[in-house]
Amino acid sequence: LTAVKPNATLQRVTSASERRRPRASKGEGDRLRGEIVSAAAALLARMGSDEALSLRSVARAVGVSAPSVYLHFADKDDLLVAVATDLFDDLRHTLDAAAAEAGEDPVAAVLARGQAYVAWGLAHPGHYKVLYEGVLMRRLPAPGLKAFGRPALQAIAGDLGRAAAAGRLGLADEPEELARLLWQVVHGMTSLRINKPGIDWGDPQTDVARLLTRVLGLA
Amino acid sequence: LTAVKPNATLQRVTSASERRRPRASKGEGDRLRGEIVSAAAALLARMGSDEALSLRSVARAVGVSAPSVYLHFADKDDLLVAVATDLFDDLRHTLDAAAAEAGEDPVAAVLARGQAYVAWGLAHPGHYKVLYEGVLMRRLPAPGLKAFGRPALQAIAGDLGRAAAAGRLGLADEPEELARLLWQVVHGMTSLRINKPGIDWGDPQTDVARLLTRVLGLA
DNA sequence: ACCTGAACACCGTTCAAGT
DNA sequence: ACCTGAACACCGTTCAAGT
Repeated sequence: LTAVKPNATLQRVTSASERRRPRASKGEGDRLRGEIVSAAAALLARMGSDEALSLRSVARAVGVSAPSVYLHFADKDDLLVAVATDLFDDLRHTLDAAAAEAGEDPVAAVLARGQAYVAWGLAHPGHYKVLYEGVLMRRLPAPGLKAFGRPALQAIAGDLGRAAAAGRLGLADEPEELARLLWQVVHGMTSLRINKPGIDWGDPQTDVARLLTRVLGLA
Repeated sequence: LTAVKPNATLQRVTSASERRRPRASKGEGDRLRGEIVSAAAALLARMGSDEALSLRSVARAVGVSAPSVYLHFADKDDLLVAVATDLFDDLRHTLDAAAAEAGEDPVAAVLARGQAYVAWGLAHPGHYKVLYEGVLMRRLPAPGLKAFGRPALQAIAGDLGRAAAAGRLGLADEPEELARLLWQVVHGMTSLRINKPGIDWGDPQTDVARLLTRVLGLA
């Protein structure tokens, strides 16, 4: 009978119709914390806005009272930071995996990171908006920057440095400066496609290849 | 005595300490509407988010009861659309003026539009976020697109077509496609500088010039 | 014709209290 | 140790009522 509704555990987290969850015993506090974070992440994916997410709806989805959230998080911002940290981790691992799969060539690695970045954003538009356009990120001491931004920029700058040393770039720009330019380009592609879906933007992979080769001065 | 407080009318619109405004007589309904729109615009500039703006705070700023807003707007979304329309108008006029000042040369006109776009966004970050990252714009039948996006893209595509006919571009891309690429680039520059202010992005005008010349294949 | 007070269901957060 | 009900000040929106 339970097999009639597949993916029941996932539904339990996200469904607002869930009413109660059984009282936890002593050591189970951390399990509730995890359930709150993943329920918040699921709701944020749908809403695409940290402001639209209500702490009470997260509590309802988990099947717990609203004040229970405060047992694990200082306030709503604190919960959002926890979710954002997980999301930045996922994005970083995705980019690193794409670069590793691209092999030894530094130019191929940079292109692979650009492709993976845009693909992640378009696959998770709500999460992308929370990380890059949410109110939280402007108010806080940039937790995502230390956790994601700096290493991501340095990885690309490192590849670009090697590419320049091998005479692969047609330009004399600093690698760090080029990395920032590339980030702005792929962010523009991703953000505008998410926020203005009414326009026929064309294939994102094609645009990444076109823009990055031109900005880097590649043959 | 009145000269002691300069710009008093503007303060009256934006200050939350204003309590009451005198009752309007018969024909003055439209004046209230205008005051509501400009008060909302002033608050949006500070908040940078359509969700964060509360209709009740707009009413307080104008010195009127919350239900009075409904005499002129169907709901909060309707008010936001009115504000966004004004902002898109302002942006469009700014870009047209910049292109006109650049003179006859189509390449110079495109560069001037790009420079003006980024400059407007960085000068009005809160308004830029409302127009390009707000929840409203994804939910509605894209009012900003017909009012701003299409003509703006066509103006740039027209200039690019003339530039291509004169042999000024180093690439064979369609003008419309190039215009969309440029929009994504300048949006990325603007949005990332607004949302990630902790990074040293460098001079925006320099970056616009660098990116546009490379993407267009200019000498 | 123009505007408001009171009410409803929501929200984030706190705090005393229950198991 | 883990969790909740009730309360507070906010919010968008409605509606009957006042000038």
